[in-house]
Amino acid sequence: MTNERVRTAEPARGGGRPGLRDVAELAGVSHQTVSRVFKDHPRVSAETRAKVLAAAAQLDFRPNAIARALATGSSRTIGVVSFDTTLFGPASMVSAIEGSARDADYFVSVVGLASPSRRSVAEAADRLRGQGVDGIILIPGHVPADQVVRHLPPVLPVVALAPAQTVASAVVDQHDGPLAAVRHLLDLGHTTVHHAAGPTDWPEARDRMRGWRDALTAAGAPVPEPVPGDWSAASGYERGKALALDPSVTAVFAANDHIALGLLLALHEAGRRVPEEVSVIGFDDIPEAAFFSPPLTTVRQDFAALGRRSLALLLDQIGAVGAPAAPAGVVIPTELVVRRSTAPRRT
Amino acid sequence: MTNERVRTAEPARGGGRPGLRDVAELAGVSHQTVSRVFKDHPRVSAETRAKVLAAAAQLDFRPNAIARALATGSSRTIGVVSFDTTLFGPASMVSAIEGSARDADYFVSVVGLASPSRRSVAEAADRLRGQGVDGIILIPGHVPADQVVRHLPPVLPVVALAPAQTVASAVVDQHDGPLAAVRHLLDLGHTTVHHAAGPTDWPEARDRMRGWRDALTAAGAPVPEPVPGDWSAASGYERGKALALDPSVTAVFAANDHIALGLLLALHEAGRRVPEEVSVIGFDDIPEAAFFSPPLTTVRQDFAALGRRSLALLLDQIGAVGAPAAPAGVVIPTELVVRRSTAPRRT
DNA sequence: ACGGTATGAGTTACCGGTAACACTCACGTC
DNA sequence: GACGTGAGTGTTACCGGTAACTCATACCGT
Repeated sequence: MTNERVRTAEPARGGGRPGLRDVAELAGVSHQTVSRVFKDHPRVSAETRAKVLAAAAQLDFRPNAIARALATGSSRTIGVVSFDTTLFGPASMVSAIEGSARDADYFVSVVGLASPSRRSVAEAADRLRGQGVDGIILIPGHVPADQVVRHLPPVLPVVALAPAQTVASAVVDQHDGPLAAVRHLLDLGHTTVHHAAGPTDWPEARDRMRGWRDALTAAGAPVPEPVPGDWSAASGYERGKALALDPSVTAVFAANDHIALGLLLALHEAGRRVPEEVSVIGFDDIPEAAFFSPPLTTVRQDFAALGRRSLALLLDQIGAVGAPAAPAGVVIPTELVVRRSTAPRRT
Repeated sequence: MTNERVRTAEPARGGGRPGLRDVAELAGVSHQTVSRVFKDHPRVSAETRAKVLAAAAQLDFRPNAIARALATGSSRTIGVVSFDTTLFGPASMVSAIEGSARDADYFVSVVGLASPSRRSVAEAADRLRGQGVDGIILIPGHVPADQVVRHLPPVLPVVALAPAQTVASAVVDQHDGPLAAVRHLLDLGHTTVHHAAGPTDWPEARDRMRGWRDALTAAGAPVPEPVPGDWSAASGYERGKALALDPSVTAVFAANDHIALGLLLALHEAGRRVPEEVSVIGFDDIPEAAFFSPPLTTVRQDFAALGRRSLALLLDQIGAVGAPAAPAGVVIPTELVVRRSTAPRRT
């Protein structure tokens, strides 16, 4: 072994970053006083505070968040477990969560999912717990949040960005939006509206389908068989090819904008003009939607609001002292954005 | 004051989560031995290890990562400072970083930018430093990474996902891709290629423009004035409207796919067919690009590879003992993806 | 039989903060 | 003048791990 120990016999605490005690020594006070200054404790004289701050500045002292976390039991970090953060929805929510967290002086630790399974979500949450986060926000995709939460200690604050009974949750209204979308098409004179659905193991997909169906039945319109598929543009494209062959199809409600994009391409290739011959409506309002050909009429989900609200909910729980109140549920409304992919039915 | 102190006089350490010492007591060993078991220290007999693990399981003991971080000086957390994580590029990189980090048993703490300014990046990096991260990955947008790094302590491992001299960096080749794109169009018989550029204060935008220009001059083709704008589809749309009016425009290279999307819409609205009359080529290959109308020929950037490589670079630095080696630079190649928005020039 | 060494485990100190409590004054009150 | 009070500060212990060092024992070769 070569002697690689460089740790010289310094006058105590020489090498590393300065600590509370170094500042204290320099300022001629106790380390506790320095601690008080950095906690904004009221009972510190202005004079002392100034001395301490001067010493701290001179040493470029920065309080060690980890030591603080150990002593206080709070890491001021919240964990986010998310489904594919590459997608616009999750990415927007995570981004909004982080932004709000930053404003509240919290950090955000993100853990992605190895697979969209219950096990994977539970594992991710567990890792986060081990890391000492003060709370967790779940963006579980189609994994039922309630089941995941069962494996977590009940004292850990959790918010789900998905429907849930046993934990606080923030969700977008999945019923009124589809309703408005279908009504919009019906109002334009379409006798019915077809539905390119999302994967039926997703609650969102089921809710949107229900909204679509309710609007149709409420208007006494026939309810065509929904066309199943996944959330992708590729799936929308495949379904669009089939839909394009059916001349009776004049209006389609897609379960999200990506499906709508695929639809648009298939319709375009089949020579069926949008919106003149077929109206298409999406869901989400991704930033690109306004520049589809034609610009897509769609139902806007405010992902950012969702993220912000979920964080607020979580911080409430973290701040709450006593018994965990009944799980709060926030529902965010949607907004129909009419652009140019919908038009009156040609008579 | 009502007596809210519920802290009952328990047999020592009653309330909170079990610690090393609780496990030790139950297993009849010293706390250090328990620590050894959880560190996978080799010098623990199989028998003792089993006893400890049994006790730990019984107590549902989980080592406290914060205490460990304080003792070891390493939090096994890396920080990511990123430009708008709502965008596909940054989102993909962060996601890939997190995935790789997870495999290496690291956590990722993401901090977004309040504004895309040098100050903001430096502040974010500073916050992360205060939180005790083991290293930082910078996705600084157009903010020069080198300048940000100057304010950071030289011992902190940093990797920039942007061109940089003074720190390790991982970037996509921004020259060959545009070159290939333009060559592709020239090979199709176009006499020249117009360029809907990105914002010129971005290095990427400048490099892509340079690649475009180089390809043109190398082929002896005339170099039209590049059309400036930002990265958005809206900007692409505006420029597309102008380009559509000029019948001499038969091929356009857009600095990214969003611009191309806007271009496509404007061209479509002006009645100029793509690719029959005008070829359009993008950059990035966002997932939607394959379903644009028509599917977009574009230059693929492998954001995920970028993220993975940057993390590998960072872990190398964290693992490296002695002097910081010369900053490594990784360049990831691009790939031209030919779809249907490009076609031979009509003669 | 004896020193040398590897193995397995324990003891004590320490990481850098915070919390609880003790202490010293200055001040106001009766 | 004794005493209660509150502001400002210091002392000591503790959060839950790890590191360094110590120690007892077993095994080895000679």
